[in-house]
Amino acid sequence: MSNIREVSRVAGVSIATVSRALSHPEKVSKEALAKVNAAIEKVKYRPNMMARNFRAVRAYSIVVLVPNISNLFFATVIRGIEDAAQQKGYSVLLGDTRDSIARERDYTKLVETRQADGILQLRPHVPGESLEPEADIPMVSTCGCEDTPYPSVRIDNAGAAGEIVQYLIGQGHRRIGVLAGLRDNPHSRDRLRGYREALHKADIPYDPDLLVNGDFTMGSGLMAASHFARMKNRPTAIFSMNDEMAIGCIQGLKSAGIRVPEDMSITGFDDIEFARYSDPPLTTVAQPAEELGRIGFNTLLELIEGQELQQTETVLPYEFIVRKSTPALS
Amino acid sequence: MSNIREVSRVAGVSIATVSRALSHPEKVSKEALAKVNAAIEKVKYRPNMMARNFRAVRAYSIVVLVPNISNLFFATVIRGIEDAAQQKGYSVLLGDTRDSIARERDYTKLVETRQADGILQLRPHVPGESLEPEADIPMVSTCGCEDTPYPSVRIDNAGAAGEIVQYLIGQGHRRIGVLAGLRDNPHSRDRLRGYREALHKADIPYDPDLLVNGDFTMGSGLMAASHFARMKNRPTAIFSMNDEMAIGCIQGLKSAGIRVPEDMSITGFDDIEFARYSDPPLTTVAQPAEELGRIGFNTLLELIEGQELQQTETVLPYEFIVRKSTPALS
DNA sequence: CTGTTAGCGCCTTCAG
DNA sequence: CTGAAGGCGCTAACAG
Repeated sequence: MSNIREVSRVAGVSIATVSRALSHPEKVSKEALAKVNAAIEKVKYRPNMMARNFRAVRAYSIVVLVPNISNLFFATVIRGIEDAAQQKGYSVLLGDTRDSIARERDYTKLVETRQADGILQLRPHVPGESLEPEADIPMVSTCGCEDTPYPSVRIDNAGAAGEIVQYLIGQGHRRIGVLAGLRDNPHSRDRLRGYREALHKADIPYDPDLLVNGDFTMGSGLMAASHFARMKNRPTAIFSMNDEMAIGCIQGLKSAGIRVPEDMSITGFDDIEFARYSDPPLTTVAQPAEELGRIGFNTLLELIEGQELQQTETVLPYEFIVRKSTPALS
Repeated sequence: MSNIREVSRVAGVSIATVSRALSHPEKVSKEALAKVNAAIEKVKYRPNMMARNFRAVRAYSIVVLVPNISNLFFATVIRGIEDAAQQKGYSVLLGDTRDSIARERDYTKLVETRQADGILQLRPHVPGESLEPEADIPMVSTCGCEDTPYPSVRIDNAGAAGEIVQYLIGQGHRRIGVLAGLRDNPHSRDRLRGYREALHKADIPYDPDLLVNGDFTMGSGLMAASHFARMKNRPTAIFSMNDEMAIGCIQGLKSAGIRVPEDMSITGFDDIEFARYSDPPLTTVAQPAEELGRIGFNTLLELIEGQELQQTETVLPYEFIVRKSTPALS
């Protein structure tokens, strides 16, 4: 708990010299430097970053707003964020909001009160839903959706969904169920558009009865399964909007006596690690989760440092992955 | 970006009065309070917490050191930490160390330089392995092991492991494989002791050939499966030291033509959400993950505030959960 | 109840 | 190359 003054005293130089020895060693004579370093060693001095940052008017930390950190996809995005942040000397403050706007607002205060320099938002932007981006708060959306009114990094959700559905059609399916997220969720919206476009291209009419809304949890996938199982005119394949719901759905279908994939194909979205360990392994779309985090952070950093952004919307490539949950329809 | 001085000017009172109006409103006259609040409103004043904390010599944040945030069990513990921290007005700095001691040390610096007030360590303590607890850094271990040389919150790993194995023995198994973590991992050590004690009680000799070391990932569970599958004298049940390895192992066994649980029973550890969605659903031990996080944080807070700890080791109850992966041996 | 004053630890001119 | 001095935004004595 020693401070710069104590170091200067022990070293027999001024405070300014100690400060310079730390920040601009080349501007200090060899002898002075040696004395300072010896003194630092002796009194176990560590500069107080709070004081330093306080002057710099920079906290060197950012807040990550995430609806649920127990969601594996989010956790992986956060790894990427954290990795990029550490490289740039920034810390990551975790804001697990549990889908509460009130909590989001609490975390926003950290920026307003200068405990953090900006916000990385993992929840997709919903127009009316408060916490509109404010001019003076640097904020970037990552793994979000189209029409985000502030800088964002994402994949082409509609395109990816379309590719999946097109593939299912190619495997011989005509009745394809959709396991979506909540009705107003932007990811649901974008991916549903991709689904409908793919059907349209194949001249398959859109049947709203085939749509079930979940909430991106395995539990909701399980519930959805019983719905599909009870249908008079069952789909032969299900396009689930994330892997967790797909996994829950598989269990539900199996326990209803429906074999997967023999009686019903199913696809996921995200490619979390469990996707390849489910039975059957899931055909899915891999989002570049860590990359979304890394690029999201770097974009936010540009914003914080007041640079001009080259692009306010970055769209990263996804990868379509075929596994055993979607054999050709015989 | 206005400061307290501007507020005092607009309100026509002194800086001290503004400060008091914020921290001790009861010590300020109604009229002054009203003027101050109006001025705050008018100039959109938000106190600069960096300055405030700087004086308070407290960062009001802690660092969570976690080997891998993409591990669902850890993610859940972190939820608990974050929840408790938010209630007490603390922020959580994420330290995903990716099993690197160097990274851990980097994060330790945040405390030394006063950007954080303490450390919550999720990695179990390994004696020689550097980053020994230092006297002046408040540090608490959560979800760790026995013999942690600083305050800790955990479950009785050996007891839980013993209970699982005892149950398997009760189901009729005599040859029980162990899918452990890395050899020197403290969790492996404690849980293996429980396994051996349970065997001993049932007069079953310990056979080291039945032990396979993984690294707590699904991938390592998959590898282990091929080992078990190739054994001349296969076990009839496998005690896996976490759910991920169990899930990976199940897939490996199945693809080797071994049916689970008909040909081989298997158990997990932790009760991550996927445990109930695996096929078959896993018999496992539920750790009170969020509670471990919450109590871990509160313990750390006591340490930070310099209170005397009532107990330096808190052992929380676990719950043994039977699912379909362990039918009675016929 | 209110205002004045003195720092917290550090960095950065500005003279020497 | 070095030292003295001022100030970042805020709080906490201390007088009035």
